[in-house]
Amino acid sequence: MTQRKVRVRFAPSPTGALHIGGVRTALYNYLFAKQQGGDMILRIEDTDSGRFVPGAEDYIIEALTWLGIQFDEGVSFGGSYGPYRQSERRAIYKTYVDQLLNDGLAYVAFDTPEELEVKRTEIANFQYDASTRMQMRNSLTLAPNETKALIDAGNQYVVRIKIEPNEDIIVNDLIRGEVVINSSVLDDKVLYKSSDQLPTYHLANIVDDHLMEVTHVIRGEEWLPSAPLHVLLYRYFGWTETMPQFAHLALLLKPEGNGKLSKRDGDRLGFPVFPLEWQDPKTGDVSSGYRESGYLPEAVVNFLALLGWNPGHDQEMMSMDDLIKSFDLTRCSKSGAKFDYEKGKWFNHQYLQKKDNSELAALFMPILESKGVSAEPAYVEKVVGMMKDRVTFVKELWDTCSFFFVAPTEYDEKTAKKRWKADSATQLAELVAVLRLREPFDSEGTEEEVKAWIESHGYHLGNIMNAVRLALVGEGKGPHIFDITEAIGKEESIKRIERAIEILK
RNA sequence: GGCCCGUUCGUCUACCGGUUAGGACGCAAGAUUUUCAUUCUUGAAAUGGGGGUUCGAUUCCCCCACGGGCUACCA
Repeated sequence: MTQRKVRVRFAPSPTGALHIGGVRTALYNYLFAKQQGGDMILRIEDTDSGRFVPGAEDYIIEALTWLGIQFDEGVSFGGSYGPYRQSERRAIYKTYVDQLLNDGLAYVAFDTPEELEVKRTEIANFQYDASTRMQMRNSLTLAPNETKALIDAGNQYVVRIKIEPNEDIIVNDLIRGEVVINSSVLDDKVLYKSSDQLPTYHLANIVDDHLMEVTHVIRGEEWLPSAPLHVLLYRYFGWTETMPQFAHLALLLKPEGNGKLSKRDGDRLGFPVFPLEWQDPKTGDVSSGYRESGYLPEAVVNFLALLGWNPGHDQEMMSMDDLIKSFDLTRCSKSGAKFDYEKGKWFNHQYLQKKDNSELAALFMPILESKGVSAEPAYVEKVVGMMKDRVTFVKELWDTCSFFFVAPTEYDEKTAKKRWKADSATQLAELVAVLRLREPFDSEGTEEEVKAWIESHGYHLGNIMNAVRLALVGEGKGPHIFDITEAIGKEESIKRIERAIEILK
């Protein structure tokens, strides 16, 4: 086989929002392609007309764009191998279905879904295959003219692949090695249905991957059982020389309990399973997304990359470029990974710390506006710089630092009880006098002066400071006291202390 | 039920015949601090069970158990 340019594809079905497992598959495809200097294609697999959901396609593109996963080619990206939407490739598939039919590698079957359903309930382990097909209504059991007559009369039919029994089919998987499955356990899968004149996934997939010159198929493990069928199709078409290499990724599992992570797990488990918020057009149900929950895209990418893959070293913080450099399919784990939401939060915290204060301030501004606060960007930046190390999400900022923008209206009962001593009021009244004379009101200088004053009067440092904090913040939290006074200014600081004196005693 | 894939701390994972089984998240304790956090230090915590192969198995093979996936005119 000659060296071909690496080409991978991400081929989702537009049946709803892309869930986080799908995002990871897209990411791995992207990392692999970029590392190999190859191309990444977006192909929309909409061969199931009944499950099409409007908006899903745009959602997929928007989500991956947000995460920085870029396509070189495909739906909405262009390219010379199109069209990239399978519903627009009907004519192409039909030719290949006919080829299989002519070569005797597939046949026409007239059994209705209802008839098959009956068979399945009547006969345990019923399978449409070499052992049963001669008892069914198909072009193998019917005379050629009968078959033709049925088709011409408008009877609906499907085309099934004809699989010969008792042959070990070998699938070479980049992650799992050789997987052997005997052809007898495979059924004569439907490749094409006359009802909507569309192929099923299996046929469309192989035809498209071949025509689009895909070199590596990186997809979820749920496809492993049908991989032998795909291998057979490549053989039937005579394309084995250029058959792509397969890599089946272990699935993302629910954090607790059993089963793979599914779309329905959404908010039930307390975390998003979608990259972006999604509203189901039919039910109107809204599912939360990572973006809307306040995640930084680079955190999501880093977190997802390490869920089922490891770089072979202990460094966990990795940018997209780092990931591209060290990605390796053989280092993907073979077993499913339970989704660890806590780790995801940790990544977000890390990336939040790395962000510039100005960027963070820009993200925080809209939240401030929604709270009815108008503040100078420079001031917001300063506050964010002081507070970011104690939050995981930008939206947590308001709860932790609202006192930088609005004075406390009430005092936390527990803190007041613990921190407001019998002589706090008189001591703070004295402190106010000291503060009034203080100029400039900078953090360091003010601290020095106040501490000297405390010492000269023999007051208890902790008692004074804690009471002041209560007055300024309303609670027993927040950064360094004098960073707060500097930020809110002399006038406001004194005002808050005086109000506390008045309210608390 | 049948077929396929898998199984190391609670979780994500490293170790691809010889390690005190390493790291990270989370958890606990301590230190720092005027508070809450952050940060730092320390700690608890794992090779599913049984057979082989081997001087030696987490690592190779087999059986079992368990987990996961597939078994549609869905992808």
